Amino acid sequence: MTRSRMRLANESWESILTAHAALMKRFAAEPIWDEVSMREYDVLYTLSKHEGPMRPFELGRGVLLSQPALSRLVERLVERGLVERTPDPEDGRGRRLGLTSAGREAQRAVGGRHAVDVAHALADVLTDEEMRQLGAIGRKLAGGKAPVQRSSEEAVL
Amino acid sequence: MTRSRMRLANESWESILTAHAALMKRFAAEPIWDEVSMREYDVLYTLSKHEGPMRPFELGRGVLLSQPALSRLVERLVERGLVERTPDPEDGRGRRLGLTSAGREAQRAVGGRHAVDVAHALADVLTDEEMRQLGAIGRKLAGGKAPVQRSSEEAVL
DNA sequence: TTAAGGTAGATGCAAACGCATCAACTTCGA
DNA sequence: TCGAAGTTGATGCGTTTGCATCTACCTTAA
Repeated sequence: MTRSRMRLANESWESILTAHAALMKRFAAEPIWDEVSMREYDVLYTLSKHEGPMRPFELGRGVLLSQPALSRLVERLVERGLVERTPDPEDGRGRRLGLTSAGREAQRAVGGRHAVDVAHALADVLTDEEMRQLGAIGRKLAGGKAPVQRSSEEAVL
Repeated sequence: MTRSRMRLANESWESILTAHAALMKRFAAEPIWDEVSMREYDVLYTLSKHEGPMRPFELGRGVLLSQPALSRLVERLVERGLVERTPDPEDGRGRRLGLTSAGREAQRAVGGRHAVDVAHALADVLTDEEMRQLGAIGRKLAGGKAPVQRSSEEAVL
């Protein structure tokens, strides 16, 4: 990889990190996170997008939390009646997570308001074409291949 | 705003959120965060980019942390000799933050290795043109205008 | 069949976080 | 000029997080 290409990659990553932080702060400041926090909403939203029950480790891939933190966050949501957690009949180790009707309702209520804020934050400064580009780039990055073994030093372990 | 434009904005935001989470997890898994954690590095990096000393509240804009959390994180970095914190002569409330030479060295060491990982994560799946687009979009989003008063309901408060 | 190794999720515990609040200082209008 | 309001950064405190570890279950191969 050329030096300039490496620099380009790092500059664009920094740019997106800065934008991410700025927008997250802006969204967090909105007065819509009373019933569920942003992180809790993230979990409810991910569950709502998923057909049928979801395994905790699948959920973990989409959420920026450690496995124990997610386990406990889910537990709190269960206690609050927003998420249902049952044993997985096909895998004795696993659990199946799903929204309760109260959880679905909470997700829809908060989600509706949040979507308006998101739409303003992006659509007010980006063209349709830019939003399409952003979506396409995001999908490429998220689906990007896993890191590879790079050094023989690690390979021997 | 049309419904389809609102949907486009939300889809692209979700796409970038997913990519952000996936990449952050990938970077976090790299074995380079022994001396400084990712959040600490974020602070060191932001300070390193800044000409001269920096005010904590400026630093806070770029870092996704609450003001008290940042205040304490900085305090830990000061105790570890990576950051220098002195009173601001021009504003009695303020502080001036700067990297010590050890802090600059730590930032460079970790930053060099991290930059390689970042470069691979992006450049392996994006074209130069896409990286340029991402950078431009990020800058537009980060510089985006502050949220406006939207409803008369809030305006009366 | 069974023991070794791998994976999913939960738990103990110290560290870190966010909210509310405070103290110190600056700014601004009367 | 002086008091009220705003801003900056720190601190008390309850909650949440991550790391290490544990249990339970699945998978694989001898």
